[in-house]
Amino acid sequence: MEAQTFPARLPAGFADGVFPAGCPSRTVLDHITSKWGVLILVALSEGEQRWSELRRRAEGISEKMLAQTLKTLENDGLVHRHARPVIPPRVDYSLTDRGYELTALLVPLVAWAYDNAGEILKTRP
Amino acid sequence: MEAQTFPARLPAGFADGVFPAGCPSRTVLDHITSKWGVLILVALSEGEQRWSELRRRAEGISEKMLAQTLKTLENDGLVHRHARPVIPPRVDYSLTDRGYELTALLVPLVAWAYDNAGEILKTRP
DNA sequence: TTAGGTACTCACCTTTTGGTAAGTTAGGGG
DNA sequence: CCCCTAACTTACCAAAAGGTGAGTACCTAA
Repeated sequence: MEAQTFPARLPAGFADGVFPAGCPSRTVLDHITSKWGVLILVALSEGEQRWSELRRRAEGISEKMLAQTLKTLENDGLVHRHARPVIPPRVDYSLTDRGYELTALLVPLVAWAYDNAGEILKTRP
Repeated sequence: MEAQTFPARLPAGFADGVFPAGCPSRTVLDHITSKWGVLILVALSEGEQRWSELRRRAEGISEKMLAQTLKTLENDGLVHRHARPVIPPRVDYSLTDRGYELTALLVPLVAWAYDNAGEILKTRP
């Protein structure tokens, strides 16, 4: 513990190592680590995409959850929604600067999960 | 889309940008991005800790959820459990190499959430 | 006139998640 | 003899998450 150097430090707010119950970061963390939130954000890291495209990429997501997830991410200022006034409707979603910043951290996490999933589930009791 | 350089690339398995429904990485991702999983892993990034200490740090967690979360992480080979044969019992939890590798990605994420939570929730509709 | 395409919303119901409170273990101290 | 402590486990119940299928809007093309 003394000898080992850890690669990343928690912000000063967690100096005592306690994660406070009412901390606002809990809410944000819940949004960005939600089952579908991660996938949508990472999908958007490849560039602007429309609703139907996101639906196709996050395989298995229902329309209800896609709508709900996108709305949450939009409200958090992570995703930008651009509705074009055409018929049939066309809506393009993209990352905001903040969302883009976040995916820089999220993409490696998903990549790690992908790379290690086989090993992890194989060894499981 | 063409002009913008994204900071991280998805692994080749996602080359077409589709996240397959049955992909094993979904399971792993669910574990490591679970509400309490993240906090436990990040807490352990500060070094070996016993049950009661983790319970204190992940403020608001119930004993049931702590037990469940730790068992999942242990089964995934991310956390090591060391039960000392003493009375009253003493059990120390620490990260495995794999878990340590993971927290290198998780800690910055939590730090980002902490740093941005104020801004995000303030701007929310 | 009617069907089709896209991006939703809504009501209803099931499944999953999670909290609470109690019980369990084993040995040491009073 | 009984209670204490720490680390759990279990049964039960409430809450939240999430799926299904229907409905909506609007213009275009057949």
